[in-house]
Amino acid sequence: MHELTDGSVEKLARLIGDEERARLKIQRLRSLADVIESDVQDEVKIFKALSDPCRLAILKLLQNGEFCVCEIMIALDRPQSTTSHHLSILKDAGLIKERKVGKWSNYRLADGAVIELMNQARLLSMLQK
Amino acid sequence: MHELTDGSVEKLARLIGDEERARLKIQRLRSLADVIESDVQDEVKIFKALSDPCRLAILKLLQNGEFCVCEIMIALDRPQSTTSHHLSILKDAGLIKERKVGKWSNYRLADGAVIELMNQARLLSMLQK
DNA sequence: CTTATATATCGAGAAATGTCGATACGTTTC
DNA sequence: GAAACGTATCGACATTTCTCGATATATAAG
Repeated sequence: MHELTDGSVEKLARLIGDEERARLKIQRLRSLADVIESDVQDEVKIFKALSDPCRLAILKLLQNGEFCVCEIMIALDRPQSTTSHHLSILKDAGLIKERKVGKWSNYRLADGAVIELMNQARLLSMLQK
Repeated sequence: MHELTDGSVEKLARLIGDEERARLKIQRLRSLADVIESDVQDEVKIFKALSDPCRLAILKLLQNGEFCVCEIMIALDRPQSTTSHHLSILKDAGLIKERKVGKWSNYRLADGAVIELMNQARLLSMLQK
């Protein structure tokens, strides 16, 4: 994959002095990484969904209850197609749920954990100041 | 800004029947949105930082302690410049902290809240299945 | 002070994402 | 069944983001 790999092994070996220990250390790091990367994709999807001002605003709006697309597009002041697109991303990430009533599509938060996520982020953004 | 605005007011008015009530409803939605969008930017930055497999892997690695760039790049099997770039984004979002020792830069999680964030996301991704 | 090492920054190309008008789909109403 | 309405999807363009080699900076070592 990456031609960097082999060179790095030697580098670290020199760094540590003992090549055997370097090899072990690299193995340990790699196995840590393997475990980590295996189930990261779903979480990335969730964070990607959260990482847009428009979508975050939608989620915060939905903390106030259930809204249909036409209400959400007014609140955000965005065209219908844009609003619908963002909603589908949020739904796809499992952050919101849809409830169809006639020609209306109503959306609500999928779970309280979504609110918790946003609260944690806000807490972190506070800490920085 | 958006030429959509005025049209929508009239649409909703027709929808509700009473134009006065429509106008009120729109005002309510808009003021909700205003409050919401005001402080969303910092949170977006945090979620953006979290929404990349490489960076999420770094954060998970850092749950095991403090690591320098050369260790992280080995764990992730990515070039140094890529690794460094991701680290600067994470640092910029306030998720990790740097500690320089000689020519080494060591990174660690900035706060326990970062772990909490990831746990919440994992919880949500579980719920979907 | 020259060299080696660790990391940061730059710059360019590739890929992903956001935006929005146009159009398609499904439901209701007449 | 035709027209109106709410919503989803498409397609094209603009912007952002990711990646990585090349280069710059800073510290240490000889």
